[in-house]
Amino acid sequence: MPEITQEYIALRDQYIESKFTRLNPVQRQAVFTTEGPLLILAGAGSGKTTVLVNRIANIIRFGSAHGSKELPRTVTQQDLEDLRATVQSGRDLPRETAYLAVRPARPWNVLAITFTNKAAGELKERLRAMLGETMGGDVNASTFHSACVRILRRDAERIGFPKSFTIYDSDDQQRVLKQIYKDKMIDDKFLPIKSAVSQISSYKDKLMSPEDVAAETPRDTKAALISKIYTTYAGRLKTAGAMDFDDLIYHTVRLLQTDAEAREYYQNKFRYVVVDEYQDTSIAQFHLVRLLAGGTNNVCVVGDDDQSIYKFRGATIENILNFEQVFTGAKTIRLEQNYRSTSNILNAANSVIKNNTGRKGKTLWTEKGDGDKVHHYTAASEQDEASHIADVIGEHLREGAHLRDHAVLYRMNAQSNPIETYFARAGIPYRIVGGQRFFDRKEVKDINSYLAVIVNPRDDVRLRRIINEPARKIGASTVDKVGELAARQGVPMLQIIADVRQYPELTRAAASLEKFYEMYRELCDLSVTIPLDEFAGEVIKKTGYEAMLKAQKEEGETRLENLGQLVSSVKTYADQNGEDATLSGFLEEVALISDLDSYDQDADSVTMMTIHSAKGLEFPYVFVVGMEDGIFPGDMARYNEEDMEEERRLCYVAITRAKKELYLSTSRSRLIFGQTRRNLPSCFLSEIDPGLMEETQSPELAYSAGGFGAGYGTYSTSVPGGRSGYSGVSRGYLNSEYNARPRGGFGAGYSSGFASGGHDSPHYNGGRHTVQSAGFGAGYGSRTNHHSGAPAAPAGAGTSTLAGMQNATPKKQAVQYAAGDLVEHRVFGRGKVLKATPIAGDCIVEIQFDRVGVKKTMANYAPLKKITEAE
DNA sequence: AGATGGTGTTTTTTT
DNA sequence: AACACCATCT
Repeated sequence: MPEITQEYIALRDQYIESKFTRLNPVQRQAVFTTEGPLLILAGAGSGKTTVLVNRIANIIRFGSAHGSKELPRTVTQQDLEDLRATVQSGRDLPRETAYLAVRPARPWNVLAITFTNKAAGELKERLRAMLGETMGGDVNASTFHSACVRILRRDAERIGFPKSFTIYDSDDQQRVLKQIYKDKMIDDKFLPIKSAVSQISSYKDKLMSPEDVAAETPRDTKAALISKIYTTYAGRLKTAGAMDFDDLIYHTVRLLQTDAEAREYYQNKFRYVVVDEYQDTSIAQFHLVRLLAGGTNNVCVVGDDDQSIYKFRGATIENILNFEQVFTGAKTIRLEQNYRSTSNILNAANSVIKNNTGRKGKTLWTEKGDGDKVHHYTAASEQDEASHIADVIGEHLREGAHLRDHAVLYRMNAQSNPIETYFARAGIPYRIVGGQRFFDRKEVKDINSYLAVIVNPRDDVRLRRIINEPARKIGASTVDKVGELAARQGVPMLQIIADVRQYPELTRAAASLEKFYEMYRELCDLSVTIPLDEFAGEVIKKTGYEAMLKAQKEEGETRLENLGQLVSSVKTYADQNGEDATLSGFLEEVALISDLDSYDQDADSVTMMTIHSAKGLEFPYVFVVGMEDGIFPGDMARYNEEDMEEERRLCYVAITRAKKELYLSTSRSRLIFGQTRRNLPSCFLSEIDPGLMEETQSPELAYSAGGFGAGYGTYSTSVPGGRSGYSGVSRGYLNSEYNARPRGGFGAGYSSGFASGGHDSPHYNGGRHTVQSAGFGAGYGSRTNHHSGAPAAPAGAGTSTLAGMQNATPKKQAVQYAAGDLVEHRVFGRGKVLKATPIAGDCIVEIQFDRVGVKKTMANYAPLKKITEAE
């Protein structure tokens, strides 16, 4: 090789490297490994997305140039000098691609697959930021499902589906199965629909067709029945021209397996395939990846076996564990430097996860300092647990932190209630992530079903859903008759309805059916003549849905608001897609999108969510509540080692969300599923090196001496003596009557009123405001009454941050507030009362706080104290 | 067709 | 405890 070429190549590497200087050496190695199978084991907080984005950018800008001896053209002395000058100046070389790239990919040659729309969106956004609007925007970054939809929209006809197939969500799926159960007179107690659903799903995951299943000798009568159901189910979806979520993957894999032409098309198109969160992939998804990447074998998967927490929905951790065996010649790169957490937090996570067998093994490290120890608090009750969190948040606010820096994580949604209740009473703004999604709400799904039937007249499932919603005198028996006739003739139900007069058995309902059909036709006409969003509005009106909701009271109002939001989301869709906007396009987007308004990060409130939903997120201060055996790890996992390992991974995920401080808490007693339980501290706590933890406990527990505290191993057997002042309680905290007593008068006995009043609200309106107003109206009066007979609680022994201040204790004689009073709130600090409105024996106080602005709280329930009277 | 009462259930979630 | 679902009644 001529000397000039050698020097040019060396300079080229230097030039390329200079474009990725912000990465650490391991990350850079991942970026420059472009060819062949690559497994990137990315620990929590190790800059995974950054690596992904940079790697794709490298592939598009330079191809496989880095570390290669190949050149795109013969090098001249002038080229060498140009490059040398550019490297020295630190600028970009003009016509970079022609001069030094080696087989760079065009943006559309890259396929990046994620699990959620959010992740896909983030990836796209960062690619755009890095590569520019056009280049970045042209990279295929999508979810497994939407990637499959795109493939199927092009090629579905090759497997006997219309290109315009409908997507059924789990609700539609259930409806189909319910219908099948009814038709075949299957007892859902013998075989719950849920098990049929999961069995069918698992067949599809294993890529077994109904015929494949039928060909096997059934294990028992149940298996034989499931096989029949599966066959019928698949047949019905095909007739309806519909696919469920699993079908999207299943049919795509089948297509690629059986149709060489289609397979080659996509294999040529996608020269580079990247898969995010690979530890969460299922068997079918694995096959999809392997087929798509089968042309070049340039497949890069990124994941963390320690964060595999979705086994219950089909994820198989073996995909990532066996990657190197399945993709021969695979390279593995471990990203172990953590940029997120302090070393105490990280070591706590490491010490927990090392108890798992079945893992690749990886030890995260950080350059950050030790930071605080991991805090572990033992609470007396779930209310006490909530109040402790509020205390700590208050401290942080005083130190200048924001509410949005805090997250409360729990194992299951049922745990959020007591914390919500406490926060709402104390006036702490919070927001719940997860729960019911916008597009899952009944009214939204109903209107979408109208739209779906207009797009696809064969969609009987959606037709059944809306034919008598609102009520228009088409009862269940009529619908069944229509269904039977349709089945007998092998035509869609709508066809029967169009020709009602031909069927004597339908004479009784003929008038209503005709009216319905007329309305349907009218809507079909409208759908092609007026703008989409306007049309959606018309559907709501002309179907009588609006009138129905207006006839209801408050509930109808909320629902109408939701429909208003639906119309505006149609508008957003129409605006974004311009000429290309179609009704079916909108429905598809809806079918594959989770929550429309991904929560805005700027809102200053505490975030509450399950640990599962927290994966991928980070917060300076994290509270993990319910660290108890039976809760976390849950009961279901206790006797199964594999499930225990998954719970442990979940614990690892929880711990690694924290950047600055981590607060774990355990409650000695907890009301859950209608029963007060006393759980042992979570076994995961004892897996954390005690040197990394700092133990505190509720002042309420201070009396129950002996055996508690640090050594939880012993507490199950130790029985403390009676507590002074409570004669007759000989078994201490094991006595449930004693323990059920609400601390500070706050809890068990009367939390229900509030909860029932406010429960739905956070989901519906996304914030505490509704919670509060709902609470005021519905719950308060009765709660106060409940309480009036309860004994006053003993004063806390005083680890409370503001000594002497009540723990949100209802006072028997309500303290009167008036505008101008100076008050002190345990969480928000000092403030001045702006307004006081008496209500149901209590008082809504509006306070201007020095630090956190204006808040409303209930005087008798908030941790509030009057300092000075107004003059 | 709508109200009512009784029953059963209740990890985690995306698409 | 809370809610969804179903069957039965009015």
